[in-house]
Order: sequence, then structure tokens, then C-alpha cells
Amino acid sequence: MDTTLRQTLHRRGLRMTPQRQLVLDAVRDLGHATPEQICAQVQSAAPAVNITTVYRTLDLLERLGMVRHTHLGHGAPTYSEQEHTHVHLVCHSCGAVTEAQTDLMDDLAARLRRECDFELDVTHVALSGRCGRCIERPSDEEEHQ
Amino acid sequence: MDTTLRQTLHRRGLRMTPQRQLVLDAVRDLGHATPEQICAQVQSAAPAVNITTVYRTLDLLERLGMVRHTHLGHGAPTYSEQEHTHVHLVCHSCGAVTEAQTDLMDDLAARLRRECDFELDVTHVALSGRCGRCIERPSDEEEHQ
DNA sequence: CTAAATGCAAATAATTTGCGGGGAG
DNA sequence: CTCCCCGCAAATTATTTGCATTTAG
Repeated sequence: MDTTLRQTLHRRGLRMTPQRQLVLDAVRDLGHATPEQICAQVQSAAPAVNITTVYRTLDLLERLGMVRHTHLGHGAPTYSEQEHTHVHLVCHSCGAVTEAQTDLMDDLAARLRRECDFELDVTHVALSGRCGRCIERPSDEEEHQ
Repeated sequence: MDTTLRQTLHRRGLRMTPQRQLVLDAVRDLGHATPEQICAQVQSAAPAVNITTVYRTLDLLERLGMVRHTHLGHGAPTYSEQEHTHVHLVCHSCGAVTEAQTDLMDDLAARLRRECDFELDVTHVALSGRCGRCIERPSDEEEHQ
């Protein structure tokens, strides 16, 4: 199935295993998910796979450049395919994750490069705020003054 | 010293304590720091203060709107004064944290509001990338092929 | 006095590490 | 036969919770 994975591994003297394939599949299927969610998905196919292996494999796949993790704000990082390149918008009111085109950030990236001498990596950290639905809703959120 | 804190607490029927003052002072002194760093700072003045209290106090101060936490990327969140309002740029090569004016983000915020119906909160999550120094440096970073 | 705040210890949660066995090449 | 990889259990690290004691107001 995934010739790329097999080859990439082989090129580095590493082995192809069902676990590695399963973890990569799970990352792809789930879009972006935490190690635990990925583990659950993998275990639905192969219950014996240990979460330790999931952590190790995610780490490996990341070093191979096949997946990448993003910090959505709280708790655990989420993993997604490397190709999966867009900006994450996380609503810290309801937790919804939206995705936006990376070119939204082009101007900002250019300014950061020019004015702050900083090469922006658009995909690694999410933008935080409130989504449309939560703005509408009167939502007596945190600050009840 | 900090009349504001005392008053804010009093308005909600909460009490002023030395621990609370110490934690707030530490947050201010340290700029942005993890709960553990804050705890260390507090304990340098009052060794008996427990880290549990630091967590609880940070949580409280945040609900009071006096401090705010930011996810710099990995591990623990960092706390800083509410006023301390700027964008964090984190280099994921060397870990350096730079601060930039929030108005850098104004255009992006406007576009997000218009095009994605998303109200950006500029200060909650950091932008990730590489700082000038690390771009210069040939730096045989992660992928040593 | 009384409710709120603290310290301490124990419970959780998330992630990492050490180790012995099993299997691919 | 050798080294990679896996599962398992235990170690770490970060954070939260329960409870008895203390204390600000």
C-alpha cells in the first residue's frame, strides 16, 4: 500500500512493520488527533498495539518528515500529515478547530521576515480566538464580572 | 503595595493573602514563566508555599483577569500580566522567545473576521518559526538525513 | 466565629525509559 | 546470528483533588 513509507524506512536501515503502517494510516484518517486518539484508532484494528509504540512511531514518523505535530492550545499536541498544510483556528470557547488557507498568513509572514527577522512556520501552532457561532451566542463564559 | 489585587479580591468576597501577592509579583517579575518557574521564584521568598497553591492562585488570577496564559509551543503554558499584550514569536530551533507588537496582526485579524468569521485572540498562542540567528547559522538541525 | 485559603499527601494524566523476547534479514 | 522493534511494567513529569488545619475579615 504505502510504498513511500516502506522506502523511506528502508533508506535509513529501518524496518517496515504493521504498527508503523497502522499509525500512519490513523494519522491520515483522523486528520489531526492526539496520540491517545491515534492509539484508539490503531487499537480498533489491532488491539495488542501498545500506546508506547504509538508515541515512538509518531516520533519516528515526524523525524522522517511524514507527519507533523501542531499545538492546538491546551493539552496534547495533535498530529497530521506533513502535506496537510493549513492554519488551525481554535475557538477557545467551544474548542472547535477550523482550518484556513496558509496564504492568509502570507502578508504577516512577509512582515515578520522583514521587520522582525523571523521565519514564520505557519502550521506548527494554532491561532486562538472565538468562532462565529460562539460570537453570536450571548454565552456567559468565564468572566461573569 | 498592590491595592488593585486586594480590591479585586474584596469585590468578589475573596481574601488577600501573602501567597497571592507573591504569585502575582512573580508573574510580573518573570515576564512569562511556567507554573514551576513561578513557584521557584515564590519559594525563594517564602519557602513554605506549596506548588499546589501556585497552581490554584494562577488559576484564580486568571479568572480575575489579572494574568493570562500563553501556549508557547511545547510543555507547560506560561503566565504573564494581562497588560503585557503582544505576540510571542518562538524559535523552535533555539527556543528563544521574542515579542512583537500586536498591530502586526491587525490585518490578519481583520481578514479572519471577514473571511473566516473568526475573532482572533492574538495573545493566547505563540507564533512558531525560526529566529534570525538560527536562520544565519548553518545549523545541522533535526533532519541529518 | 465562619468561610475561604493553605499545605500535604495521594490521585490522575501524559509521556518516557529500561528491559527481555521475538522476528526480519 | 545480530540488531531492530515491540510489549510490558515501572519511572517521570505535570497537574488536580480530598481533607484537615489555619487564618483573614
